[in-house]
Amino acid sequence: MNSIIFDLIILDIMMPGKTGLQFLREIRKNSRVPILMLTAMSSTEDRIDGLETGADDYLSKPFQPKELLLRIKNILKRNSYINKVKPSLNLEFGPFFFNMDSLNLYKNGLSIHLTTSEQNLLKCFAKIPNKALSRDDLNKMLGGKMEDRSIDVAITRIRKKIEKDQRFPTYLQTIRGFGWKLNTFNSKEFDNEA
Amino acid sequence: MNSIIFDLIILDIMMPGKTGLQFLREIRKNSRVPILMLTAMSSTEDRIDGLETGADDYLSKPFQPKELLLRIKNILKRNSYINKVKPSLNLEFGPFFFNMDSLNLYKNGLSIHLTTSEQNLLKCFAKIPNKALSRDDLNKMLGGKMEDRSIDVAITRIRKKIEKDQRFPTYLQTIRGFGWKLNTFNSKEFDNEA
DNA sequence: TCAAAAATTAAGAAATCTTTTAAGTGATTT
DNA sequence: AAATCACTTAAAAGATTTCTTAATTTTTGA
Repeated sequence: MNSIIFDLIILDIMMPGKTGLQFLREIRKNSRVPILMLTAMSSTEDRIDGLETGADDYLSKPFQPKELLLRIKNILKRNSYINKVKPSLNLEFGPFFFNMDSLNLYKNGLSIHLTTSEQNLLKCFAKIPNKALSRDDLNKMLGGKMEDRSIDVAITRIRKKIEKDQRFPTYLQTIRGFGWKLNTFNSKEFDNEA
Repeated sequence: MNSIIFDLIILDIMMPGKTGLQFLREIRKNSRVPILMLTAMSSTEDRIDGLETGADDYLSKPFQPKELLLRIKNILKRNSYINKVKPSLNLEFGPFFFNMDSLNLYKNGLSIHLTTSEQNLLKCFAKIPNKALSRDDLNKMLGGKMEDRSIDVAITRIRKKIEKDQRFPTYLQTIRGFGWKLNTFNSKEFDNEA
């Protein structure tokens, strides 16, 4: 709901007491996000505390900027499943975010369920955004499955999920006599409500 | 994956240029988290910029601490569906987090799919953690549905999802001759891997 | 205004997912 | 070692979700 995606968190413990560690624990309840702890204290005790609570690495102040960068690099490399994976092609339109690998759709960060045929259809449009595709185009792209009315119905269902008013589609628009296209522009006016 | 849940974000724009607004936009791509912007600038221009980009409110420095609190309160009240909802009872065990209202299970913040019977069963245990329940107890708690072997199979399936080695369950343990119990202790050794 | 195209709806078919049943394996206690 | 209890697996039955089809309504452009 209110979540934000981070690649890495640098947690600076300047607060007295255990507040920083508590915050760390709090984060770890819900997330595995890589965390680098920064602290003025350098006793081994604290170091172990930080690592055991779930920090990925630890750096005492003062430090060389170079060392900070080095450690960041190391953490990111360690969590390298993120890096190994080929960069996924995503499409953003308005408040929506469509991941072309997982075929997952998000609206303001919230996942929106799509059935497989909805996913496949949306992928066709996402591959060639802002270009109109005919029923035949879609049918071919989907390997001969899905024809005419089935496509119509799926379009309707997708619109119900992404359009503010499905009667006047902003994103998945009709090109009369030809087919449809997915608009990635003029998203501004819908940014916060759609 | 790497997401963290926030109730509210206070975004202090001390950076020159538009960096703060860019960050705000970046957040809004994925999240609806309430945001209060703090800034040294006080021109109306900037104010509008901030609100249009998606901040929930805006406060110019310097300000009275009281005013900050007041605005925070207002934002949270506005997003009040969060407050109206009765606080949900959750159960944490090891890296797991079970929400007793939604019956959703999370492992390190990642959702784990449960079927309804798995959810119901887990709820029974979560209601009375660390207490052993017999087949009859469970059957009664579930209103007469689910008996004997069905419960066994569901237990097996839950274990596949939450136990590191289902042969030696750490969380959903067998009490021979009686039933099972859900352990919320000795989760430490599994904290970062399970 | 009329005809064609597109959208919508509902119902049935198909596919997928979940639960139960049944049968067999493995473990523990006496 | 035998008996009981627990676990696992696979298949059948059941439930739910998704997709297609067909009929109807709405919209559009000539």
